[in-house]
Amino acid sequence: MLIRRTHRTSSARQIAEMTGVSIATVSRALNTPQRVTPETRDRVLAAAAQVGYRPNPLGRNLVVGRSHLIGLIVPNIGFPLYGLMARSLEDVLEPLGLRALLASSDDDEEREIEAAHSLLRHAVDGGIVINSRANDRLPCGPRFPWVHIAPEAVGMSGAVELDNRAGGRLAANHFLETGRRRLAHVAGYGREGTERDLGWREALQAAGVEPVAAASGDYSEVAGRVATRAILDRVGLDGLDGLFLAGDVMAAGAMRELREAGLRIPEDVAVIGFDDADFAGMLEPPLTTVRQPARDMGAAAARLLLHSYTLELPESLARQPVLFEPELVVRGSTAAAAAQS
Amino acid sequence: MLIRRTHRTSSARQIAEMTGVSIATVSRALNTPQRVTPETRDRVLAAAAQVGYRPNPLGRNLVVGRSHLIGLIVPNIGFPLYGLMARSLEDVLEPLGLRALLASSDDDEEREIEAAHSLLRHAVDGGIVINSRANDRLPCGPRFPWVHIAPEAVGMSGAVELDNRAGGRLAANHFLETGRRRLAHVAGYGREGTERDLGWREALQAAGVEPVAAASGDYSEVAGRVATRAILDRVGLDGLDGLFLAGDVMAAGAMRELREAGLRIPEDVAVIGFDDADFAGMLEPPLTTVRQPARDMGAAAARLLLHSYTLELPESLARQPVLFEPELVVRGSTAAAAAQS
DNA sequence: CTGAAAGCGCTAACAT
DNA sequence: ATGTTAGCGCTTTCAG
Repeated sequence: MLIRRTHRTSSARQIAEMTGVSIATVSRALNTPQRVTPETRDRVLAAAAQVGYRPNPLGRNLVVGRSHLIGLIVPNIGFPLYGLMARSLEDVLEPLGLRALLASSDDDEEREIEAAHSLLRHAVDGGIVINSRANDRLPCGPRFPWVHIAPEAVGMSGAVELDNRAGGRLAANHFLETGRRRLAHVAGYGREGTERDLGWREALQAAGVEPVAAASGDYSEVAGRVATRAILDRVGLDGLDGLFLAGDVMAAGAMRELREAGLRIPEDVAVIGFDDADFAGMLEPPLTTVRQPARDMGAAAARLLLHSYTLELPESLARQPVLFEPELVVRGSTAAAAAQS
Repeated sequence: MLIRRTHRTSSARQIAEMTGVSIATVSRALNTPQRVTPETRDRVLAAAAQVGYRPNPLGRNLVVGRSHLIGLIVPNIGFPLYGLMARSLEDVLEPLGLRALLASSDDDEEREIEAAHSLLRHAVDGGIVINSRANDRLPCGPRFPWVHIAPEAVGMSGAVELDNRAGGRLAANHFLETGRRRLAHVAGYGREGTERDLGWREALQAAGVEPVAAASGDYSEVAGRVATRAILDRVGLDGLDGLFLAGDVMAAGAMRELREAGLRIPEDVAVIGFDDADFAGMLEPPLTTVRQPARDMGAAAARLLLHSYTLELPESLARQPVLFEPELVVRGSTAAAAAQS
């Protein structure tokens, strides 16, 4: 079934024979050129270049005990936010000769653990998990570091997180500062969702403002529509002047629903989303949103991994999660004037 | 600098000692259970389970000569379209125990070739390249299959492509059928761009309609705006009633520009995009677009690779590219009535 | 059915 | 500076 190698691919032995040196010298000429006579080194390198020889990493990995592979478990690489994180991870891993091995979890604990096993079987040297459901229940080999981005569990070591609570406060305060008082929130699931909701309530309470309604959804466009519809039914067309949604996609759905109900954005109802997805600025009006610094978080996770990978990680250093601060990006959906893309 | 393994990780030897059988029998018990006495097999498996033993793939790979790794070169995994393709690839590779090793090319030939070398150094068993600029100039080891998705070169074997020309015709014909006659196109770069443009012109010419203007852009939102502005300047506010853009992102920019010029969509100007990106249905009005079946194309590429990977590929079979047909998704930007998401 | 032995391609300690 | 030797962890003949 599987194809078998028919002819020997160029090996160190082959080029050893070509140049009349030992197989060890070939290895040295390539890895530690300074420990080899310039003359023979050149001969070896020339021969290597001639037949296009590249050391078989399988052999090398076996002896040095590392694969230079980093596992990357993502809910779904097709989601832009995760794609962004993956890209920035890659950018910090690549210069060190490390490559990411991809796996998807679909936000499912079983699949996530499966994926982890599969990666371990490929002998990855470390791993990064985005939105882990399994948290510290992930299988781990000896001295095998996992780094998390936004894990479900709180206070994990070796984790990079967004301060979702601060994000919720950001949204609430922006409404308050722009004179909105009839406010509602459509929350999302998971810890992120809960924390965003918490921050939102917290800031409103501090200002002595009671939200007029609350709902929740699964971050999808229809969920945004349905929740918005439900809120409007409850409070009436005049009962709402500020709507905060835990994700940009839900916000897009909400904007459509509001418009179909005959409400103007932002004149009648201002809308705030979360994430700052690529399309947020393309919506009409452009969506004000709480920005999640996806690239920075990805890069930070990769660096954290490198730390525990190359050095002995000072346990103290990653005892608590690295926290990123969200940022409010103000666009047309909350301020008719400011329409910065 | 690099951490050294301090203690032996559980090896086949270890569990051989535990069970008192030879190391070869351990291997057999795991790989070919039927060739081992049920009794000893159970003993071995029990011991293996107890210490959580997993054969080190590095050792195995070395002897069987395959890594079960598939290289994946993508312009940028952060772009939704490529993320989608990557995901569907993954879905067909995973059941066969294959994993994708990620690399980014940024649409640059140099980087692409670099990436290919890097993947080769990791001993991938095959590779998939999206939007290859290097085409058949990619470095290839002995019996190392590359499969392309939308390569820049025409007529490559082992390639999966979209019929971009048909896509251009689809857009043109939709305008013609809905009674639009003052038409313009903002083309994109690369072969896709050229072909879409070709199909567009071809269909218009067949109908005896002369486009009122033409422009081009780099698929970005601002490019869409700038090109649209230029077209309007040329033909005037009354000179245009149908605008086709070679990408959805450019279309989003165009819609904003049209609106700011005081034109209504679709009443004054109908707009068609290309790709059917996730946000196309969220725009206001929802964007009519030429859909590119990203998932199907990804899956097809993976299957093509498996073909040349497991069997000897019948050369005839992949001598010419596999062609996918685009599909017109009609939404509100061309038809006020039909507002299907 | 099982064990002994060879070897995958490479690196690293030890000699010279 | 170079060759020799050993061995990474595993699979796979080849005997028994």
